[in-house]
Amino acid sequence: MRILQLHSNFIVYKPVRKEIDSAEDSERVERRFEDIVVLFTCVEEGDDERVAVKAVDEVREHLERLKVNRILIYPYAHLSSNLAGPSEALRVMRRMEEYAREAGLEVYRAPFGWCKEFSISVKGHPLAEQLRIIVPEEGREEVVSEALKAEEKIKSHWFILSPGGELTPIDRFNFAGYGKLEKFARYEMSKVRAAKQMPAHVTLMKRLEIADHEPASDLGNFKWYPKGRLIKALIEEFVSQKVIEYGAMEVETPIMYDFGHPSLSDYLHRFPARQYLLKSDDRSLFLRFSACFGQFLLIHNSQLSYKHLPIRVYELTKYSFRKEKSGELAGLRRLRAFTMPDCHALCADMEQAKEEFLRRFKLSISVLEGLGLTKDDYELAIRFTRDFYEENRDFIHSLVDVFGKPALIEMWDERFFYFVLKWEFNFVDSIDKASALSTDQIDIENAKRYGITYVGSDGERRYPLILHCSPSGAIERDIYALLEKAYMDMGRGKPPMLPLWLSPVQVRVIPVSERFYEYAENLVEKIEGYNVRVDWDDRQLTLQKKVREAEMEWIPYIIVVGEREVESDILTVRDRSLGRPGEPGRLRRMRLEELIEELRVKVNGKPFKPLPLPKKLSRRPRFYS
RNA sequence: GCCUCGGUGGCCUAGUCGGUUAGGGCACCACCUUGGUAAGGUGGGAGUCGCGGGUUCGAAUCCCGCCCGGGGCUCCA
Repeated sequence: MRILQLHSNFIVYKPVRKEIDSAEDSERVERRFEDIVVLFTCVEEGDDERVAVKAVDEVREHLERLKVNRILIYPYAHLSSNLAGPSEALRVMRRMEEYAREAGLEVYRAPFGWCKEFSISVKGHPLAEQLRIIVPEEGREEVVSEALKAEEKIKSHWFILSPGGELTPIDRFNFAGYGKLEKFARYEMSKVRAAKQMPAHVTLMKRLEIADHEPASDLGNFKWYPKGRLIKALIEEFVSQKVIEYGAMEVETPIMYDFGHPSLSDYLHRFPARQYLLKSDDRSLFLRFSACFGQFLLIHNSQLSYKHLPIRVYELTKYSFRKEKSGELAGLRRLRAFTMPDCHALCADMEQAKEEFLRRFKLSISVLEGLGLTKDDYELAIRFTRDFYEENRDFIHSLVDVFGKPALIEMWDERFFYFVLKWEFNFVDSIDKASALSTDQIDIENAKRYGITYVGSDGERRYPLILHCSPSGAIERDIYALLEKAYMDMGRGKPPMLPLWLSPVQVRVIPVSERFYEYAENLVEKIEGYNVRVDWDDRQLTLQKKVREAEMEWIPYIIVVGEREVESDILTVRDRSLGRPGEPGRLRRMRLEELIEELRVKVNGKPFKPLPLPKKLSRRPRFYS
């Protein structure tokens, strides 16, 4: 709570109009008070009744010295950028009023929620003007990082940068042919949103038995069914593989850290995120929101020479935790606990950093490509300070050239964050919401903060530049993007499906009747031998029903076996990828070897894991109907 | 956090200006059906109507608080 306390000759105010719906009732009449201490009061987030009491106690001490007994509590929002909600604020102020009255003061209060005009005459003695800041008793305080506060005040300039280096102010860019970029730019700049519907992927993640909310946990903490766990594990493995191929050393670091650690507490205030806090004995711990601390602390103790640079350190954080505001959570798009691949690179100087940055840019494109997301599916945003752009124009242009599509540019006049350059790939979903997948940054602060140095060729210690990259973004968010993409495909008349290598069941065998069960089971065994996730439907259902259910599970290949197959040894394969709504004729006749070869080509060396479910459908439970 | 809409067997839902045993579909179980590419038939079991409190002779239904989900807001004393 903040109170501007003014000992006044008089104050005159008049409510003009209601500013918010929950404003108190009041008449629009002028009120005047003389020889009074005016308390311009602002209730901040986290303030409670105890703060109200504490504030009044503090004020009373001064009233005694001023020899005044009359106060006016005047709601005044403009003292803080971290306001409490209106109902909370009103409650706290009413408590102040009540408590002050109980304490024998003559109390007046201006109405809450009104735009008011006022004139004031302040006395000229030394104690007449004071600012009071009252913080809640410990144990309840919320830690809001400086970066989070700074982000609210930051001033941005927006442009579109096209391949070839043309920089156009956003309002002069012609978005014809760049619908998604336009949606993304709008989303970023004005936060205009329209949707009033359940996001497609939330329905799909349940129906396909991928993941669901777990009410017994905190908000935004999910449970993963076998199929979902499989998909997630495959992506985790794929991304890790790619990052290690690129040259990173995989490590593992703790998920919780001491709040009081000097490097950490400083860093916390430079990162715009809210933390989960936990008390353990007499320590205050927080759950990590990225792998940064773990890796920096690990590197801090290493002996680094310029000959080692650039070095790359990688961790797949399972989990990273961010205590997002409850209203910001949305399905797999925004969680409080998520799996984040986090890869840092230490570079000797800006030249090396830029070279490395570009490599990682290309790595990220190729990682998303592997997941089944092409450049058509996402938009590039690049953010930097004006100075950095002036000095590195060609380099930034080269990123857009590699990307091959115009990019959204955010330019800042000064540096608020710990980085000078950052890019992300942003996915725009079925309800026009945008969210970042891959990202990388050039960090010029943290080496110093964590005492990370390397020895140069001249024997001098220097601070390296640190690059922070997540080549895929959160794994959960990748799955969100894949589901949303599948849903949007459906709208364009394409069958919704996951990439073959991520499909929990890749092939389903359906025998026409019990007479072919043995044949079917043998076939399944053969196919399985080629590292294919295959199952078979041995339930007492009609053939049509079994085909329908297989289609609803988005299974890419459905093989029906009966008399014909047994005799000819040629399979009848229903190929989902050839499907069009209302259009039959997706059946293909092929030999087993041809099918296996086609599968092999399509999965193209991606990670494989066996089916984590019973192969007989009659043995398989449903987790979500 | 605030505003708003919602929460009814495992899932989707009807019922909601108070009034019989809360109705249907999917799924599950049993039986019949043994089939050729998106729902075969009959029967059965399964419900703390999100949780807690209140009003009432009587509450899924009205009131209050809380929890969970979706959407919106970041305005403002």
